[in-house]
Order: sequence, then structure tokens, then C-alpha cells
Amino acid sequence: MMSPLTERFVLHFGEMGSRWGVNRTVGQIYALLFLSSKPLNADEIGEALGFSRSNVSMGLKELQAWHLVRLLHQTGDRREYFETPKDVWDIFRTLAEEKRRREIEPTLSLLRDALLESAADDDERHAQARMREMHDLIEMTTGWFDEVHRLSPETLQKLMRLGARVTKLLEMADRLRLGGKEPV
Amino acid sequence: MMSPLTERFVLHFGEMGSRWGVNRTVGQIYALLFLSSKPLNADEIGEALGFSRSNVSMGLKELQAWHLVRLLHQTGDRREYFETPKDVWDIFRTLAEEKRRREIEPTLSLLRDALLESAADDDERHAQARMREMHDLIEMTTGWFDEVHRLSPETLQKLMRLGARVTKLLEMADRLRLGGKEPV
DNA sequence: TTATAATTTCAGGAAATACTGAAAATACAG
DNA sequence: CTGTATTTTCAGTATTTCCTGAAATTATAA
Repeated sequence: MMSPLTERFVLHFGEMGSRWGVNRTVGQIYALLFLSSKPLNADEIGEALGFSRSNVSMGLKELQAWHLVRLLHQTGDRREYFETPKDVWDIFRTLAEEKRRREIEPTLSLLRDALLESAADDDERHAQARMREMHDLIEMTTGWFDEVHRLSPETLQKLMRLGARVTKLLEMADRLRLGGKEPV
Repeated sequence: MMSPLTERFVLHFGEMGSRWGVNRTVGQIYALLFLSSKPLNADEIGEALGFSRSNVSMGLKELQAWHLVRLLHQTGDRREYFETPKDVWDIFRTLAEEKRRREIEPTLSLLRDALLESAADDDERHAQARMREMHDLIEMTTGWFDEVHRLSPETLQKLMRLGARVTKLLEMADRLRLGGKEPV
């Protein structure tokens, strides 16, 4: 059913899935759809991967919740077909967005709450100081990410390809605008 | 033992741990050490979190493998004490480095191998094209990350704080160097 | 409508993972 | 060295997570 090429990729993403908070099934379904040249229905997926129909159903539901697969229909066929977005940049952004919504935002909210409380002793003061550092780092990073996020995929790709030159530009900006006495 | 403030943070990171590929124990130990105003030994950690001594030992071992905690000794005490690096940027970079070594590099290596094989049919050709897209995205992203990585923490922090202005700079670079006909 | 195809839900079993206590290993003071 | 404090290992158990098959639900063709 699957070519050896596809199979290796699928198995790898099954493993990786577990390290990213989704189970093997979900990782494998995603990988299969990612490589497929045409949309697949649940039966095809189940047969290719050796999973029960119900397991595939649950996996697809989770992938949809992550906005990582798209549901569509073929004319004259009443089964549901699935595909992944074609643009890998788009996928990357979707993933980042979901990770943010599910993990970053709740963490920020907890940190903000904790920082509003008044510290009872030195240990609590120290804990709050650490929380503030973490809070600021996360806010800074995500804020910056938001900025980059607004750029079009094409612009982003080109910028990324600039590689070293971007760094040079950043260093320059640093020196020009920030009184560059520190080393890079 | 733990203040309510610390406890909430610790419990939250226990939950988050599971989504990041480490178990609850490891997440909680890390969170506790992160907030602590002084290094802690394994008994103190176990008592604070209600884990067995052996569980704490395993958790610390894992955190050391991730380079997320540092082992040190107090004079006149033969027990081992642990602390987290103080600079949150440093922590962020360590995490990124480890994620890369454990997840990104193996994936890239698999993709590279797959791309070297000759495709048997159109489906395999399509699969390889998709793998190339993914490969290029990952290489581009990590390559760029490497560049940024070389900047000092201070420079990075300042750049991040620039926020919108960095984006402007990037857009400018795009227009100047890349024949900017596309929208941002 | 009714019949049938397709999907989802969910209770229970299977598998994987986490955690503990006891024993072994290690480190070090005397 | 010897004895003791400390850490690590690991087999067994507890817990969690995953996965399945059967039943329920939903959608649609006739």
C-alpha cells in the first residue's frame, strides 16, 4: 500500500508525534496526508496505516482541532476526504498559532495573576522576580513573532534565505540605535 | 512547604511538561528549582513535591541530560544541590539546542536520505517534492536561528524590544535587496 | 419518509509510561 | 581500609494513555 519511502517518513512522524504532544496515530495520519498526492478518506487512511476505523476518526478529529487538515468532498462520493494545506509555511504558522493558544497564553495568564499578588516574604519576592523574567521573555518573543508573522510567506522565505545578511542587518541596527558598546 | 504562589506555578509546569515530551515529575522539579532562591538537594525536592527519592533522582538525571539544571555542592555538606541557570535567555537557547539535536537533526537526516532515492512513480515523485519543501523549510529556519543564536543575550533582548521596528527593518531589507514587488 | 452508507462515541481491554521501595553502587569521613 | 551517608538502579506495581469493536448517531439517496 505505502511505498517504502512514504512508510519511513510516516513511522518517523509517528515517533515525533509523541514528543510534540500528539500520539503516534495522529502523527502518522498527518504524515500520510502530507505526502499524499490526493485527498484520502478515513478508510484509505486506516487501511494504509493499519488502524481501526474509529481510531482514524479520532485522529482526524484532533488534526482538525489543530487546523492541520482540511475536510473536503469528491463529487459523487459521499465519504469525507482529507488533505493538508500545501504551503509548508502556512503549516508552520498554523502550528505556532495553536501552540500559542494552548500553551503560551495559559502560561502568560498564570504568570500575570501570580505577579499581581503581594509577596509575603523574601522567597516569594524572589519567586515573583523569576516569574517576571519568564513573563517578559515570553511576551517579548511572541510579540516579535507576531510582527514577523504578518509578513507574507514569500517575503519571509526570501528573508530567511538571506541568512547571514539578516544578522548583519540586525547587528547594524543594534549599533545604530542602541549605543552599541556591547559585543555581538 | 511550598508557598501557594510557587505551588500553582509548579503544578502548571507539571501539566505543561507532558505537552513538551517530559513527564509531570520532571516539569515540577524544574519549576521548583526555577523559582527557588537557593539550590536544593534531592530530599528537599522530594519532600516539597511529594515524590519518592528515586523518582526525584530520575527526574534530575533527565533534566541534567537536557542541560537544564546544574549540579553543585555546598561546603561542608556532602549532598548534591541543584539549581537552574539564572538567565532566562540562556535557558531558552539551551532548550532550542536540545530540541534541535533530538528532533530536528534526525528529521533532517531522514529527509536527506529519502531525497537521495530515485522515485519509482508519480506518487513517489510527489512525496519527494513534499519532503523537499519540508526539508528546505526546516533548514532555512534553523539556519536563520543559528545566526540569531550567535548574538549576545543583551543584544537579542534589545532587538526583541525594538518590536515593530525590526519588522520595518526587515521589510526595508526585502524591498532594497529583493526587488520588492510583492506585498508585505 | 425508509434504507443504507458513513461517521462518531464510548466502555473496556491492551499497551505504554510513570512511580515506588528495596537493594546495589558510589562517595567520602574518620 | 571500615562504616555511613548519599545516590542510582531496577523489578514490580500503579496509573495513564491508547486503541478497538460494537452500538449509536448522522447524513443522504431513493
